[in-house]
Amino acid sequence: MTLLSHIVYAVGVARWEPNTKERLVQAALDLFAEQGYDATTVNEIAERVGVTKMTFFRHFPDKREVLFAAGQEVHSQILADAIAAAPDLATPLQAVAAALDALSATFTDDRREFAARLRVVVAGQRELRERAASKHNGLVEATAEALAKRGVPDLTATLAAELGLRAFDRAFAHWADPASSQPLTDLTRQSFDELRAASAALA
Amino acid sequence: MTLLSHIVYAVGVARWEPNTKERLVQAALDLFAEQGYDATTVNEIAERVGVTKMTFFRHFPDKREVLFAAGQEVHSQILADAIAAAPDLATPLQAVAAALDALSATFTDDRREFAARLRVVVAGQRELRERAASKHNGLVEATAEALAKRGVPDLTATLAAELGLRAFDRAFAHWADPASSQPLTDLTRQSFDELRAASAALA
DNA sequence: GAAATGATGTGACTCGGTAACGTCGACGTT
DNA sequence: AACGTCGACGTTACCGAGTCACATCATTTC
Repeated sequence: MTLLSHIVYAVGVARWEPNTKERLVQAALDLFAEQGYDATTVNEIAERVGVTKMTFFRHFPDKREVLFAAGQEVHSQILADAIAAAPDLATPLQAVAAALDALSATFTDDRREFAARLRVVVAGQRELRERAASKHNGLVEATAEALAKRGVPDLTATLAAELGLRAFDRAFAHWADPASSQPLTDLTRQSFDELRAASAALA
Repeated sequence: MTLLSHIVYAVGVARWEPNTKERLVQAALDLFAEQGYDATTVNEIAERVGVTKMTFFRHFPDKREVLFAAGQEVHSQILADAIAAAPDLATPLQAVAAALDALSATFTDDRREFAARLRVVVAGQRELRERAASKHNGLVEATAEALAKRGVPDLTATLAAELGLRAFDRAFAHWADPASSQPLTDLTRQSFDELRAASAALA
């Protein structure tokens, strides 16, 4: 980076504003909350950011992905890594508990408002709910795969992963609710314990 | 129906061929299998049936629904009814077992080839897989709701329903495979037993 | 300083999906 | 037998999502 470019950048005469992707996410969430998902066009989102439709689709494969692109792979990786890092003696459920801890810890309290708004928007739209469910399945699969690599039988791995992620989803819903103020890690542990108890009572 | 209309119908001078909806489903599945889901347009499907795009969308809310419209509500109802009809003494898992029996029994062997083709097409397309997962969730919810009406706690109901429908999905996959020739009811019972064992071993 | 790079814009296009309105045969009523 | 309703479909026109080929221009690299 040359001295000139530093100056130009600092003075704000850069050709485009930086952080386009994040600004698109913010604008999209705002507009979806204001007017609804269907009533908001990709053009509107792009224009609000001072950019065109094409640029939007260069950052996100489709309209709804603007709300999910951030999570999916990152969260999968966190879960898989935590499972792999669990002690050899850990049972499948213990490994899953560790993974849930790791994932929950990434949601610091400054993200709560964003999460809450996102939840409302997603809950109000079939297409977005489907995408959320798809993400859930993706995380279950990633977790189950990581368990399988530890030698856990497939069926067991899938059930343990599903149990864990259902616990996480429930905890996340509580966390995003302005009423409750506990950290997500605590909520997730509670929820996981409840689900394990219910599962044990099934048999 | 008058005598005249009988004659007209028999002679085939009716304004349009009957069974438009089913013929659309058949044409869609054929085309999807031939050229792929993305490569076939709604126009193609409609034209093959001798009808226009508009008519397609009068029968199905969107393109992918042509492969799912048949199932969803019907299957939900079958599951819910069977749960409701289970003896009062039945445990949640026993009620679910009865529901799976009822659902499996509706898939007679003459539907196997259709099911097999459908599975291949769905498996090859993200959009369709998502829709299938959404249907799965819908059936889980319907089953869990029916269990809750019997007084089963929500968490228990959801877990039992999820366990049951995972068993069904696995069994269905085997059933649709030309290699195995057992009736779906048997496969479902086997799969359900396996999953119950794995679930019990989790704790 | 020339060439490569990378982020963006432009314009045109396909296709999914919707809506207003028109057509015509089937059927019931009188 | 004439009439009016209704149901299933067609026609036309339109909007928005998503794609593509091509152009632009500041930054970076050699």
